[in-house]
Amino acid sequence: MPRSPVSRRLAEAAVALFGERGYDETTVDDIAARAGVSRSTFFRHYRSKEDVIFPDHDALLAKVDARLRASTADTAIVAVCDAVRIVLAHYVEDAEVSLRRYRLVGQVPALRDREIVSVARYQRLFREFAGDWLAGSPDAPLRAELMASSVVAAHNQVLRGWLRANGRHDPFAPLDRALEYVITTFRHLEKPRDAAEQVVVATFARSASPDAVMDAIRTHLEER
Amino acid sequence: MPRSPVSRRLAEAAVALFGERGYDETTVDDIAARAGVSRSTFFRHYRSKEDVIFPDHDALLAKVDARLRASTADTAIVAVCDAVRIVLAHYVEDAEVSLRRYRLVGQVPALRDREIVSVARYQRLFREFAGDWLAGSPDAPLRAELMASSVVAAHNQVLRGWLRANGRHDPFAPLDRALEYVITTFRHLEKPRDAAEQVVVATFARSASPDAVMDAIRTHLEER
DNA sequence: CGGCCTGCTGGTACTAAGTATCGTTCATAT
DNA sequence: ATATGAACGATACTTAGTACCAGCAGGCCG
Repeated sequence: MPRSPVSRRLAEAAVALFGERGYDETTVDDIAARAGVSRSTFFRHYRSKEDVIFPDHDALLAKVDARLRASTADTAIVAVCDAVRIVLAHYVEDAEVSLRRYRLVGQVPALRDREIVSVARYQRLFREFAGDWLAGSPDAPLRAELMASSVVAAHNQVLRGWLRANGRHDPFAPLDRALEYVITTFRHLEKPRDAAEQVVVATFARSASPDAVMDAIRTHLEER
Repeated sequence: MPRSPVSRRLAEAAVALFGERGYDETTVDDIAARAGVSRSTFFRHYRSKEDVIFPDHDALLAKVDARLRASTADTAIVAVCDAVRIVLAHYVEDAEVSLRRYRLVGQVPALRDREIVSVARYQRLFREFAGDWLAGSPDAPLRAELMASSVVAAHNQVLRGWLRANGRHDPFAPLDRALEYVITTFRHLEKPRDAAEQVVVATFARSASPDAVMDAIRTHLEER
């Protein structure tokens, strides 16, 4: 949210003080003082003490929402992947800030909680999108929930890996891999259930016993 | 956490006041006064104002943890399902309280956030368990994360459905259905990747064109 | 019986986050 | 030059949460 110079100064002062004294040991007065402004001004720029270290979630949420809305039914998967990439890109752009925040969040429970809540907002967005997208299909709410949570989980897993590695490697390749993982999983559920439309490939080990073949068939039937 | 009579009185007073005046309009002093104790006593029984309406998450987490630890590698899936059922059962047992809390949480953002954080603690437990369980297999961290988030998402979806229906129908059948959904999905990823071990069944519509067959084969190959 | 320890309680004082409000300054437009 | 509106400083206030101390019951032992 460092839009205005004052906001930026406040954020820098906060990060510096949090690093020096710790989060709980730093008061809003301290932050404002170092930034050379009053306490009132701090709360004009940030709703709370926690807000000052978190990225502009509102703007980022809006971006994600816009990307999701700009999609038709047949490009939904692409939209989801793009949206997730947008989020990751936002962290990667300010790698310095992201890393500092990561280390801080790992130490302060209150900030950890705050981050979890923020992530839930993204998940909600994805869930609503998936809900509209799957509307009409069986078990739409459940699948929407699973899809949203999986997408977010994949993103988080990749992001945490990148942060733990101090932002060295490129995280977009792992993200694509993880997303493909998720998509594969869900395509498995999205398959047409009408037997007349079904196209299935089967191979058997030459040594397979008839029982093994029957088990495989039964398993596949149950999986539908 | 209504262990002692004082705790119970405090909880009842809090719920009553939250219902009458709203959450933000009720102070801890009000709650303590109605319960006939001092403010100090309130904070001795509940760490915070929010704590007073949430169930005994610590005890429940311990139960879940115990159930997960009491499992070997081949009963892991059963343990996870049992653990989730334990959580749902905890809500169903006090249906009255759960429903009141649900309605309240839906109105107060602070409580909503608190609940999200609580859910994350369960998810973390499942993730660690799945991480140990899958240790050694490829992409273990990613799969553990996906598995944990999916299990929790399934539970939440079923729980919310039950709450929205005012706790009328039995939620355990839907839960089992949802969990089977998740298990099916993940079994799909757990399949042995060694081609020599592969057993696959294939059927084609008689009218299928060669291109359709080729597409199906390519898709299945990519899905591995 | 009397002293002692322990656990629970009430009360007071304190810190700090967040809110509300008022007056001031300053820049820009008319 | 004056009006308007936005940003800031300052003050006062509410409330959550913490720290600390003093009283008060009941149990236990000599």
